[in-house]
Amino acid sequence: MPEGHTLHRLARELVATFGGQVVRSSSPQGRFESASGLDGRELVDATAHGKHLFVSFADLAEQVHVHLGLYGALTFVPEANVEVVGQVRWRLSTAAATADLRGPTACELLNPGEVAAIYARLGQDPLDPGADPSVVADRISRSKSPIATLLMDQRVIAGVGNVYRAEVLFRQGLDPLTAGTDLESGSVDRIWADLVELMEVGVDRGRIDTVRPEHEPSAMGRAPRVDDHGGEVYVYRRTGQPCLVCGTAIRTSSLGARNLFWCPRCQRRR
DNA sequence: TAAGTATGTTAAG
DNA sequence: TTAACCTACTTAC
Repeated sequence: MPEGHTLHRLARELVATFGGQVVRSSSPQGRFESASGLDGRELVDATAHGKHLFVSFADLAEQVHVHLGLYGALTFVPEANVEVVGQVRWRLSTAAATADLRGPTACELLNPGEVAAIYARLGQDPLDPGADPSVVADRISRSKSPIATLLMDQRVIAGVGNVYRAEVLFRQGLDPLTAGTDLESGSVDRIWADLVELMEVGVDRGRIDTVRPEHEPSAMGRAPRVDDHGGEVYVYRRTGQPCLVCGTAIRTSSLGARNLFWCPRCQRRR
Protein backbone atom coordinates (compact mmCIF):
# COMPACT_ATOMS: atom_id res chain seq x y z
CA MET A 1 0.00 0.00 0.00
CA PRO A 2 2.31 2.77 1.11
CA GLU A 3 3.94 4.68 -1.72
CA GLY A 4 3.47 8.44 -1.93
CA HIS A 5 0.01 8.28 -3.45
CA THR A 6 -1.26 6.37 -0.42
CA LEU A 7 -0.15 9.08 2.00
CA HIS A 8 -1.68 11.88 -0.07
CA ARG A 9 -4.90 9.94 -0.25
CA LEU A 10 -4.90 9.35 3.50
CA ALA A 11 -4.26 13.05 4.15
CA ARG A 12 -7.26 13.84 1.98
CA GLU A 13 -9.39 11.27 3.80
CA LEU A 14 -8.33 12.51 7.24
CA VAL A 15 -9.39 16.05 6.34
CA ALA A 16 -12.67 14.89 4.82
CA THR A 17 -13.48 12.71 7.82
CA PHE A 18 -12.18 14.76 10.75
CA GLY A 19 -11.23 18.22 9.47
CA GLY A 20 -12.60 21.00 11.67
CA GLN A 21 -13.95 18.51 14.18
CA VAL A 22 -13.12 17.77 17.79
CA VAL A 23 -11.76 14.23 17.89
CA ARG A 24 -11.09 11.54 20.41
CA SER A 25 -7.48 10.37 20.32
CA SER A 26 -5.97 7.32 21.96
CA SER A 27 -3.33 4.63 21.61
CA PRO A 28 -5.05 1.31 22.28
CA GLN A 29 -1.68 -0.41 21.94
CA GLY A 30 -0.08 2.15 24.24
CA ARG A 31 2.95 2.85 22.08
CA PHE A 32 1.95 6.40 21.02
CA GLU A 33 2.08 8.14 24.38
CA SER A 34 1.24 11.58 23.00
CA ALA A 35 -2.13 10.33 21.76
CA SER A 36 -3.97 11.22 24.97
CA GLY A 37 -2.70 14.79 24.79
CA LEU A 38 -4.56 15.21 21.51
CA ASP A 39 -7.84 13.90 22.88
CA GLY A 40 -10.59 16.49 22.69
CA ARG A 41 -8.72 18.75 20.28
CA GLU A 42 -9.88 19.97 16.90
CA LEU A 43 -8.13 18.33 13.97
CA VAL A 44 -7.24 21.19 11.64
CA ASP A 45 -5.34 19.69 8.74
CA ALA A 46 -3.49 16.71 7.33
CA THR A 47 -0.86 16.96 4.63
CA ALA A 48 1.56 14.61 2.92
CA HIS A 49 5.00 15.07 1.46
CA GLY A 50 6.54 12.03 -0.15
CA LYS A 51 5.71 9.08 2.08
CA HIS A 52 5.36 11.25 5.19
CA LEU A 53 2.04 12.32 6.70
CA PHE A 54 1.55 15.27 9.04
CA VAL A 55 -1.56 15.95 11.12
CA SER A 56 -2.16 19.25 12.87
CA PHE A 57 -4.52 20.33 15.64
CA ALA A 58 -5.95 23.65 16.80
CA ASP A 59 -3.79 25.66 19.20
CA LEU A 60 -0.93 23.19 18.99
CA ALA A 61 2.40 23.94 17.31
CA GLU A 62 3.42 20.30 17.27
CA GLN A 63 2.22 17.98 14.53
CA VAL A 64 1.79 14.23 14.43
CA HIS A 65 4.26 12.70 11.98
CA VAL A 66 3.34 9.31 10.52
CA HIS A 67 5.41 7.09 8.26
CA LEU A 68 3.84 3.77 7.32
CA GLY A 69 7.04 1.94 6.53
CA LEU A 70 6.69 -1.30 4.67
CA TYR A 71 3.36 -2.52 5.97
CA GLY A 72 1.79 0.17 8.07
CA ALA A 73 -1.86 1.02 7.36
CA LEU A 74 -4.42 3.65 8.28
CA THR A 75 -7.97 2.42 7.89
CA PHE A 76 -11.29 4.22 8.24
CA VAL A 77 -14.63 2.88 9.45
CA PRO A 78 -17.76 5.08 9.33
CA GLU A 79 -18.77 4.16 12.88
CA ALA A 80 -18.02 5.01 16.50
CA ASN A 81 -17.16 2.49 19.22
CA VAL A 82 -15.37 0.12 16.88
CA GLU A 83 -13.84 -2.93 18.55
CA VAL A 84 -10.04 -2.81 18.66
CA VAL A 85 -8.59 -5.58 16.50
CA GLY A 86 -4.87 -6.33 16.58
CA GLN A 87 -2.23 -3.75 17.32
CA VAL A 88 -3.69 -0.25 16.98
CA ARG A 89 -1.01 2.38 17.53
CA TRP A 90 -3.26 5.41 17.16
CA ARG A 91 -7.02 5.72 17.01
CA LEU A 92 -8.89 8.87 16.03
CA SER A 93 -12.66 8.95 16.27
CA THR A 94 -15.81 11.02 16.35
CA ALA A 95 -19.43 9.97 16.76
CA ALA A 96 -19.46 9.26 13.02
CA ALA A 97 -16.11 7.68 12.21
CA THR A 98 -13.05 5.83 13.47
CA ALA A 99 -9.56 5.73 11.98
CA ASP A 100 -7.01 3.12 13.14
CA LEU A 101 -3.26 3.26 12.49
CA ARG A 102 -1.41 -0.04 12.56
CA GLY A 103 2.24 -0.98 12.11
CA PRO A 104 3.76 2.40 11.25
CA THR A 105 7.51 2.97 11.31
CA ALA A 106 6.84 6.37 12.82
CA CYS A 107 3.95 7.89 14.76
CA GLU A 108 5.25 10.75 16.86
CA LEU A 109 4.53 14.30 17.93
CA LEU A 110 7.11 16.66 16.42
CA ASN A 111 7.81 20.33 17.01
CA PRO A 112 7.98 22.75 14.04
CA GLY A 113 11.76 22.46 13.81
CA GLU A 114 11.62 18.70 13.62
CA VAL A 115 8.94 18.87 10.94
CA ALA A 116 11.06 21.32 8.95
CA ALA A 117 14.03 18.97 9.20
CA ILE A 118 12.03 16.17 7.57
CA TYR A 119 10.94 18.43 4.72
CA ALA A 120 14.54 19.59 4.30
CA ARG A 121 15.87 16.12 3.67
CA LEU A 122 13.18 15.16 1.16
CA GLY A 123 13.36 15.74 -2.58
CA GLN A 124 10.66 16.96 -4.93
CA ASP A 125 7.28 15.26 -4.65
CA PRO A 126 5.51 14.53 -7.97
CA LEU A 127 2.20 15.06 -6.15
CA ASP A 128 3.18 18.54 -4.99
CA PRO A 129 1.87 21.14 -7.49
CA GLY A 130 4.72 23.45 -6.50
CA ALA A 131 7.46 20.89 -7.12
CA ASP A 132 10.43 21.88 -9.28
CA PRO A 133 11.38 19.07 -11.69
CA SER A 134 14.50 20.91 -12.84
CA VAL A 135 16.05 20.23 -9.44
CA VAL A 136 15.45 16.52 -9.99
CA ALA A 137 16.81 16.61 -13.53
CA ASP A 138 19.99 18.37 -12.40
CA ARG A 139 20.62 15.92 -9.64
CA ILE A 140 20.01 12.79 -11.72
CA SER A 141 22.05 14.00 -14.69
CA ARG A 142 25.05 14.49 -12.40
CA SER A 143 24.88 11.08 -10.71
CA LYS A 144 26.57 7.88 -11.83
CA SER A 145 24.13 5.80 -9.81
CA PRO A 146 21.60 3.66 -11.71
CA ILE A 147 18.36 5.45 -12.49
CA ALA A 148 16.58 2.67 -10.56
CA THR A 149 18.47 3.63 -7.42
CA LEU A 150 17.98 7.35 -7.92
CA LEU A 151 14.22 7.01 -8.35
CA MET A 152 13.94 5.37 -4.93
CA ASP A 153 16.21 7.89 -3.22
CA GLN A 154 13.80 10.02 -1.19
CA ARG A 155 16.33 12.87 -1.13
CA VAL A 156 15.95 13.10 -4.91
CA ILE A 157 12.28 12.30 -5.50
CA ALA A 158 9.95 11.95 -2.52
CA GLY A 159 7.15 9.43 -2.74
CA VAL A 160 8.30 6.96 -5.38
CA GLY A 161 8.49 3.36 -4.16
CA ASN A 162 9.28 0.02 -5.69
CA VAL A 163 6.08 -0.25 -7.76
CA TYR A 164 6.21 3.21 -9.34
CA ARG A 165 9.93 2.81 -9.95
CA ALA A 166 9.50 -0.43 -11.86
CA GLU A 167 6.50 0.81 -13.79
CA VAL A 168 7.78 4.21 -14.83
CA LEU A 169 11.04 2.67 -16.08
CA PHE A 170 9.05 0.21 -18.15
CA ARG A 171 6.77 2.91 -19.56
CA GLN A 172 9.80 4.98 -20.51
CA GLY A 173 11.60 2.00 -22.03
CA LEU A 174 14.65 2.47 -19.84
CA ASP A 175 17.06 -0.16 -18.59
CA PRO A 176 16.95 0.16 -14.76
CA LEU A 177 20.74 0.09 -14.53
CA THR A 178 21.32 3.05 -16.84
CA ALA A 179 23.48 5.57 -15.00
CA GLY A 180 21.97 9.00 -14.39
CA THR A 181 24.81 10.56 -16.39
CA ASP A 182 24.00 8.31 -19.36
CA LEU A 183 20.35 9.31 -19.68
CA GLU A 184 19.66 11.26 -22.81
CA SER A 185 18.44 14.79 -22.33
CA GLY A 186 14.70 14.94 -21.86
CA SER A 187 14.52 11.47 -20.31
CA VAL A 188 14.27 12.74 -16.78
CA ASP A 189 11.61 15.24 -17.78
CA ARG A 190 9.57 12.43 -19.32
CA ILE A 191 10.05 10.26 -16.22
CA TRP A 192 8.86 13.13 -14.05
CA ALA A 193 5.82 13.88 -16.18
CA ASP A 194 4.89 10.22 -16.21
CA LEU A 195 5.25 9.95 -12.43
CA VAL A 196 2.99 12.96 -11.95
CA GLU A 197 0.36 11.38 -14.19
CA LEU A 198 0.61 7.91 -12.65
CA MET A 199 0.66 9.07 -9.05
CA GLU A 200 -2.31 11.39 -9.49
CA VAL A 201 -4.26 8.42 -10.81
CA GLY A 202 -3.01 6.48 -7.78
CA VAL A 203 -4.36 9.10 -5.37
CA ASP A 204 -7.76 9.12 -7.08
CA ARG A 205 -8.12 5.34 -7.28
CA GLY A 206 -6.23 4.25 -4.17
CA ARG A 207 -4.27 1.74 -6.23
CA ILE A 208 -1.41 1.69 -8.69
CA ASP A 209 -2.62 1.27 -12.26
CA THR A 210 -0.01 1.83 -14.94
CA VAL A 211 -1.10 -0.18 -17.97
CA ARG A 212 -2.13 1.88 -21.00
CA PRO A 213 -5.54 1.02 -22.47
CA GLU A 214 -4.05 -0.58 -25.59
CA HIS A 215 -2.07 -3.03 -23.46
CA GLU A 216 -4.85 -4.01 -21.09
CA PRO A 217 -5.07 -7.81 -21.00
CA SER A 218 -8.73 -7.56 -21.99
CA ALA A 219 -7.72 -5.57 -25.08
CA MET A 220 -5.13 -8.23 -25.87
CA GLY A 221 -7.55 -11.14 -25.62
CA ARG A 222 -6.47 -12.17 -22.14
CA ALA A 223 -8.38 -12.21 -18.88
CA PRO A 224 -7.99 -9.09 -16.71
CA ARG A 225 -5.42 -9.54 -14.00
CA VAL A 226 -4.99 -7.53 -10.84
CA ASP A 227 -1.92 -8.03 -8.69
CA ASP A 228 -2.18 -8.53 -4.93
CA HIS A 229 -1.09 -4.96 -4.43
CA GLY A 230 -4.39 -4.03 -6.02
CA GLY A 231 -3.47 -2.56 -9.39
CA GLU A 232 -2.83 -3.37 -13.00
CA VAL A 233 0.87 -3.21 -13.82
CA TYR A 234 3.39 -4.06 -16.57
CA VAL A 235 6.28 -5.59 -14.64
CA TYR A 236 6.03 -5.26 -10.85
CA ARG A 237 6.01 -8.75 -9.32
CA ARG A 238 5.37 -10.36 -12.72
CA THR A 239 8.61 -12.35 -12.75
CA GLY A 240 8.62 -14.98 -15.49
CA GLN A 241 5.29 -13.87 -16.90
CA PRO A 242 5.11 -12.57 -20.47
CA CYS A 243 5.59 -8.85 -21.05
CA LEU A 244 2.24 -7.26 -21.87
CA VAL A 245 3.83 -5.57 -24.89
CA CYS A 246 6.35 -8.02 -26.40
CA GLY A 247 5.77 -11.33 -24.63
CA THR A 248 9.33 -11.67 -23.30
CA ALA A 249 9.54 -13.12 -19.78
CA ILE A 250 9.77 -10.42 -17.13
CA ARG A 251 13.00 -10.54 -15.18
CA THR A 252 13.80 -9.83 -11.56
CA SER A 253 16.95 -9.17 -9.59
CA SER A 254 17.98 -7.55 -6.36
CA LEU A 255 19.34 -4.00 -6.23
CA GLY A 256 20.20 -2.49 -2.90
CA ALA A 257 18.10 -5.06 -1.03
CA ARG A 258 15.01 -4.24 -3.07
CA ASN A 259 13.43 -6.27 -5.83
CA LEU A 260 13.79 -4.95 -9.33
CA PHE A 261 11.50 -5.99 -12.18
CA TRP A 262 11.94 -5.24 -15.88
CA CYS A 263 11.43 -6.45 -19.44
CA PRO A 264 14.85 -7.11 -21.01
CA ARG A 265 13.52 -6.43 -24.49
CA CYS A 266 11.38 -3.32 -24.00
CA GLN A 267 13.82 -1.65 -21.62
CA ARG A 268 17.12 -0.81 -23.31
CA ARG A 269 20.06 1.28 -22.29
CA ARG A 270 20.30 4.44 -24.37
C1' DT B 1 3.06 -23.66 14.85
C1' DA B 2 6.61 -21.80 12.21
C1' DA B 3 8.46 -19.56 8.37
C1' DG B 4 8.28 -16.47 4.78
C1' DT B 5 6.80 -12.22 2.52
C1' DA B 6 5.72 -7.20 1.59
C1' DT B 7 4.66 -0.99 -1.91
C1' DG B 8 10.29 1.19 3.76
C1' DT B 9 13.87 3.34 6.51
C1' DT B 10 17.57 3.59 9.83
C1' DA B 11 21.60 2.29 12.21
C1' DA B 12 25.34 -0.71 12.88
C1' DG B 13 29.42 -3.05 10.99
C1' DT C 1 26.08 -4.63 2.92
C1' DT C 2 23.30 -6.53 6.75
C1' DA C 3 20.23 -6.60 10.36
C1' DA C 4 16.59 -4.74 12.82
C1' DC C 5 12.04 -2.98 13.31
C1' DC C 6 6.81 -2.32 12.86
C1' DT C 7 2.22 -5.96 11.53
C1' DA C 8 -0.86 -9.07 9.05
C1' DC C 9 -1.43 -12.51 6.09
C1' DT C 10 -0.15 -16.72 3.34
C1' DT C 11 2.20 -20.99 2.90
C1' DA C 12 4.75 -24.90 4.57
C1' DC C 13 5.40 -28.59 7.89
